[in-house]
Amino acid sequence: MVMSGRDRPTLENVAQRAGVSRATASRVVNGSTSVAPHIRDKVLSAVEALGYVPNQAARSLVTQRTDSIALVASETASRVFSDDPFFSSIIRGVSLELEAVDKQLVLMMVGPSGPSHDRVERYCTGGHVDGAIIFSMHGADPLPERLSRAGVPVVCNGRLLIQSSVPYVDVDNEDAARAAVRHLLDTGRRRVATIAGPQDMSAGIDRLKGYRAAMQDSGRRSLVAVGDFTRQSGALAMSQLLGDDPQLDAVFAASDAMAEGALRALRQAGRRVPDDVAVVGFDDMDFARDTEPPLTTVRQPITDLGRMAARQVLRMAGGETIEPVLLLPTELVKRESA
Amino acid sequence: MVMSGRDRPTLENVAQRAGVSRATASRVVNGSTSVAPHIRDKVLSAVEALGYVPNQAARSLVTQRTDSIALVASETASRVFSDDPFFSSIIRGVSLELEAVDKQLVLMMVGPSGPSHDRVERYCTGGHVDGAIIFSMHGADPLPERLSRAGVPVVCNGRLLIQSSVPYVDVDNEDAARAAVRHLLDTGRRRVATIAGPQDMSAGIDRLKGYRAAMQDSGRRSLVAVGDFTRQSGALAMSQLLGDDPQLDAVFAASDAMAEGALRALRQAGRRVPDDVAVVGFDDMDFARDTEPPLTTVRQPITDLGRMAARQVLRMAGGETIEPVLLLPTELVKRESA
DNA sequence: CATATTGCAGAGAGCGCTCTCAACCGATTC
DNA sequence: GAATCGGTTGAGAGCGCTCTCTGCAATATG
Repeated sequence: MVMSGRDRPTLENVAQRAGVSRATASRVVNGSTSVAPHIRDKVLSAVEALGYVPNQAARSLVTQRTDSIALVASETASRVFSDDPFFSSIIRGVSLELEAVDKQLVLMMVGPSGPSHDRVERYCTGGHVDGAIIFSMHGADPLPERLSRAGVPVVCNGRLLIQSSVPYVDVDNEDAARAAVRHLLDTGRRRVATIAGPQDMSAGIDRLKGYRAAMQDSGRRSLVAVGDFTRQSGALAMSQLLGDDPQLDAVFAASDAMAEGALRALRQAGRRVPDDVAVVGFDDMDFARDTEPPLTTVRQPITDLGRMAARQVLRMAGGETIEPVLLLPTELVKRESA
Repeated sequence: MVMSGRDRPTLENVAQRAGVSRATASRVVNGSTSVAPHIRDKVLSAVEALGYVPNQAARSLVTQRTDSIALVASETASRVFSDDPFFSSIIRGVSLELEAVDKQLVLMMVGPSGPSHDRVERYCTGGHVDGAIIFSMHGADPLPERLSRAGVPVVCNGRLLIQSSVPYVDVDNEDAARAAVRHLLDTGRRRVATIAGPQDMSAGIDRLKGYRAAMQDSGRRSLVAVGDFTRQSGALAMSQLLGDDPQLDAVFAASDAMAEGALRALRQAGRRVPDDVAVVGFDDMDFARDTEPPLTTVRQPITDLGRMAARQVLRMAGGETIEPVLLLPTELVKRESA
């Protein structure tokens, strides 16, 4: 067992080599101003010479901070392991933000409640992290509220389904969906259907609500099929919709992946897009540019959502109080499918 | 600043409540056998009552272990943030394996060498993790070798480009590609082209090598275009190929994403698949089932690759010596595109 | 019955670091 | 010349935990 950690230099070593006390060495390492320049230099060159790296565990022990943030994701969330890079983008955003302040990202997958749920809860409340970002929650998951109540700074990515004081970062899904549907209506479409997302996730629920609102506004009947954000479910839903109303001339899909599935189903049913049926998606994933035809879709800034969540949780961990809701803007990107 | 950590119970508290010494409480918490049952129970109920969770920092300080493993990914790697869920699958695999032994996963993105590179190196060699899994390396990245030399247990995901003793987990890309191309040849295709992956990544290089070998074996000329594993690059490469040799009757793409791009380009060029041109991909991503036509492809067990990498690094961290190369099997999945 | 052996609990020494507090020192002021 | 005062540095007390070593019964052995 070759433990490299064994012979790592300690602050004590650095201090000795620089001919100062441990306290002073610590000051230099932590950038305190009140150290005489020539002493500072001596310490720094000792650090350099020995290749000293502070021991995080020792530091955490006294500061009571861990300098790491947990990113908790529902393993079952279709978005996490489905076709689209939603997950990756969120991670990238969080990662960028944490990196900037030299914090670590601890990733935790949580299965459908059970042991892994408890594990995450224990870990986070156990003081192993300075805060947690939770995303892709299904149903009325009690985790955010629990952690929050235990005093752990928590920020959710996406509105919570239960009444809760846990702050979150999201886009205005309802409003964005509404705008998308209105676009369809404004361009002369009469029978607009929707492929909704899972109804146990706020993104799914709110986008459907937006669709309903827009339809109601213009006095039209809703036509809904539910998917789970994946391509396959989108294709399936589209077929159902076509069966329910062969006359439909537009469809709003609550995710680009489902929209692509719909495009495929439409093609197989012999409908032309956008001539016979217009299609609008949601997300503006990379691939939306390359579908046939290119997809008109609602762009949401996924990476920024991650960044913001990180920034918020960092602020909470720093003792600030933050606004409970932070909504980022969306934009309807018009391409050829609608 | 509401520091929840402040009033967390310590082992001392547990010991006091159970009427035993700290040492004994520690034994119980760590599952030592040599504790009398009735004492054990007393301690456990104290733990329960107080909601005690061990302080990882304190524990690490003395054990010199951190119980966490770093997963390092090249942020620039196209596979990480491109259309396919490669990244997610690796993470899932690693995560599953670590969870089983209650270790944490610390995710680190590393940009194209520079500050973030140093940061990762410092962090890992600084004893903050018990080991590191590095994947999606571009070019001859020195990071794996450096960490390894510094005594950090390292396992790479994918063969390294430089001569190195760092162990890795991968599939036999060359062999798999060869088999795929041979399938094309065996089914009567004569002019087989390839869309290769990036030539600064082993997966890209080796798959091209396999293609070349198969072509050479049957005395045919190679026709190569290079992509970067993304859809777009696949479509672009396909157009080039079609320009280079309008007579080609098959193409082997080094990733499913590129294969899908190729399918699209082929369709736009008016070629029928598989009638005019046969297409074979690589990966067997979820979406390969849903392309038009469904994609014949080489399946590689991505999640298992992650699992294995985790398992290996854990073994190294445990002091075992492991086999330097671990290859997982691939399988040609025949669907309709070839 | 004395002694060796075993089984289990407690005492106590740190792990490497931060941070408070006291000490010191040259410089300024009365 | 004594008192005061910013500006620095050092000493030392832990942070919460593990682990070795010691101590002490209870049991087995000669």
